[in-house]
Amino acid sequence: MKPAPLHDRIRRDVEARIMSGAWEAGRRLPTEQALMAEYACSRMTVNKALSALVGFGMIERRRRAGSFVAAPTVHRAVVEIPDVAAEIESRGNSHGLDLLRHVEREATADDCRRLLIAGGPVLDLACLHRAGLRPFALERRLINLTLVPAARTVNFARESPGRWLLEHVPWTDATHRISATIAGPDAALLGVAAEAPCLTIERWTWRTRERLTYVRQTYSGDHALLSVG
Amino acid sequence: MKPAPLHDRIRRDVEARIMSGAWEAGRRLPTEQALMAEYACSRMTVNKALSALVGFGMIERRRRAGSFVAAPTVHRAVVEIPDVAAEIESRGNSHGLDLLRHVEREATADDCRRLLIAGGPVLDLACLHRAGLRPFALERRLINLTLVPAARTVNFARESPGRWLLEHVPWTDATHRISATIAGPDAALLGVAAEAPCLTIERWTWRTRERLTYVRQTYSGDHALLSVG
DNA sequence: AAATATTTGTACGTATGTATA
DNA sequence: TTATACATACGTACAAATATT
Repeated sequence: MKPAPLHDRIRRDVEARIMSGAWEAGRRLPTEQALMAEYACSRMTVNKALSALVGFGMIERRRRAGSFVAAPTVHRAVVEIPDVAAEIESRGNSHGLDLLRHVEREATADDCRRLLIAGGPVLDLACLHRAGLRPFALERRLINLTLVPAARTVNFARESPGRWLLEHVPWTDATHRISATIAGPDAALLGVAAEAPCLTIERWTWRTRERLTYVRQTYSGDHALLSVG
Repeated sequence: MKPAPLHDRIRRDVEARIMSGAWEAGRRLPTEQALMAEYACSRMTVNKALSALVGFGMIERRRRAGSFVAAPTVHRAVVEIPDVAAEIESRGNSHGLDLLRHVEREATADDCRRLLIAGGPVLDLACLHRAGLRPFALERRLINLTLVPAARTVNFARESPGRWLLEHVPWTDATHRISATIAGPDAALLGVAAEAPCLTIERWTWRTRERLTYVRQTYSGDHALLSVG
């Protein structure tokens, strides 16, 4: 067992005192000088430990004033939204894909709004992901072909659009919208009742200023998102 | 306009080259030595910039081997789940609270399972959050009174349980489950049709090994979660 | 209102350890 | 085995912000 680095030990010590409630929100931490003395180390080492805590949002630091335990954060859930194909496979099922629509066209007004573009060619895809034979999720996707011309040459009947994009197209930002919808007209495809509640995830993916793709995935059954970390 | 710190500039430069796709996943970054030369600075400064990128999960570093652009991550959505009262107020509505149940009891088998405890006193709450007069969310909550005895003395008819807990009880971890449910028996309280799809969030909150509280919130209407950051 | 002292922020240079291609 | 590249940590210095006097 190798000893943890000193800056890690200091960080964890401070972290533990905050987490236990011993040091409440707003409480002032010992100064770097004090911690130097306590741990008999240099200021850089203390600084590294405390800087890490700033990164985690656990403390705030102000010159001259000191370091303070940050106010308790609002709850944040980090949910992983893997490519549907990967998700199905990670559950031990085989991934099946039915390509329902594959249309290249000039962007309609609707496409322009979704992709935040003025015009240009887009690819309009719809597909049903199956876990084995069972319908798993319905996916509707728009791809901005101006930014991703290579998407024209891909056989999306064989390769999951999400997976291909993830592996081939770098993106900088994504925003998500998670909601509950009623299966409605998609019920037959999803193999559920028309009134069945479905989890729906929408994602807009960006590269710097421009939208690469918009996707809306509707999950059949009682699919749930679990937070990680 | 003050100039950004040098380590920030270096970090952002590297970040930009990764984000633009110029440096693809797996590609080796220049060594610290090379970056020192490029920016005419010390190794500590370069190290600080690259360490920050490790924190963001954008690069990986291996001794002797070098620094590498990390594989494209699966999509992650960070969703903020504020206390319901705060959420309603942030929308400019007044928060109303109807306390539907407030029971202190020894933990039932069901409570024990939800809170992962062997027994002991628990508080069982149910309340309806209103935005003005309109039903907004139905909340059912279990509080582990062994860990949070102070909850006995709070008037939850006046103070939102979530807000009180957030402000008074330090926690270390929380896991969430987000799903779509049908309003069903809660339809009347939520003021929606029985077949209305509802977004449901469950949260288990921990302090170190022990569960502090379990809460299940069912939102009326077409409430959606938006990712941040 | 101004000067001062305190505390963190940034950056330098150096040294040694450690994992590994 | 050895050279490489990152990891940790030392000490120092000055800058910037700000609480206190």
